[in-house]
Amino acid sequence: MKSIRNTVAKNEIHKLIAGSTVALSQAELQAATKGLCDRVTIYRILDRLTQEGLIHKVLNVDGVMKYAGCADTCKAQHKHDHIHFSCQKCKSLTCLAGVEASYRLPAAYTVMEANFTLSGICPNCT
Amino acid sequence: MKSIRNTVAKNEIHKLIAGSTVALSQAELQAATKGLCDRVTIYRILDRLTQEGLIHKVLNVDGVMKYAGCADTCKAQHKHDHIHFSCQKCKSLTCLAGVEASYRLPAAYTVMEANFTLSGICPNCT
DNA sequence: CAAATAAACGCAACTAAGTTGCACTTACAA
DNA sequence: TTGTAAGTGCAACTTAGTTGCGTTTATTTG
Repeated sequence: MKSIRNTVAKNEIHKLIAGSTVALSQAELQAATKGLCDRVTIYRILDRLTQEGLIHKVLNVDGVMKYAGCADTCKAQHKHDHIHFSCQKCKSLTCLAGVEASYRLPAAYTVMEANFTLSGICPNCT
Repeated sequence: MKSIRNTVAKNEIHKLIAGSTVALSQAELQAATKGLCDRVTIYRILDRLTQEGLIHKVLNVDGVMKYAGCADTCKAQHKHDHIHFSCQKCKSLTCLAGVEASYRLPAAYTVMEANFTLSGICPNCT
């Protein structure tokens, strides 16, 4: 039977992401864990956590993938339509959980995923 | 005095982007121009065209930058808040020029750029 | 029209993100 | 306690994008 194991590295990385107010990249996680495991392993752990629905991916404005914890509402209804904010000064990527974007699309399009990212200056940097 | 020149490669690439209904990547432009110029030159031309306000960048869902022509409205009021649609089947990235997203942000944030991308199935692929 | 010159170019080399294959290790179920 | 599939480390690879530098060329100016 196909199962998913709990490992030290996986728990550590999940804890880091869940405990962070901003989304983290693989590089940031690697720096934070300091040789806990190989960088390839981090990528694989991130893939697994995403599959399990514990975290979700957010593409940063510079094209680098970042990872953020899923709120409880995520698990209930699997939707990630909230807006993300990328600060040009401190480079942080934040999930604005409460803020949703509305739009009216021609019916011919079938939407499966949404990625809304604003960039500018965050409250901490003004 | 600092000036910008018109070159064969630049005109060709601008024409390709302006004449396309979908946004194009450096790789796609290189394939379309077939040895017209070096890939580094394409990157530099894209940078210049962006600076001149003739094209604008759109980050695709896979983290690769794509380029689309600017409509006349772009030049008048420099805003690129329209939604982009990335088709999971044909991999095309389209500017939905008419469709704008609305959102309500906490006042503490200063927005300087917006990147709204939906992905799913486009009209041609349904 | 010719010469000067700064913009544009080609090439090689580099960085950074992410992926793959394979042998080795380990969590955990039986 | 042990078998085994999930997880890991390492090396090598791909792809996007950047940088430095010597050469070419579009355009300006005399």
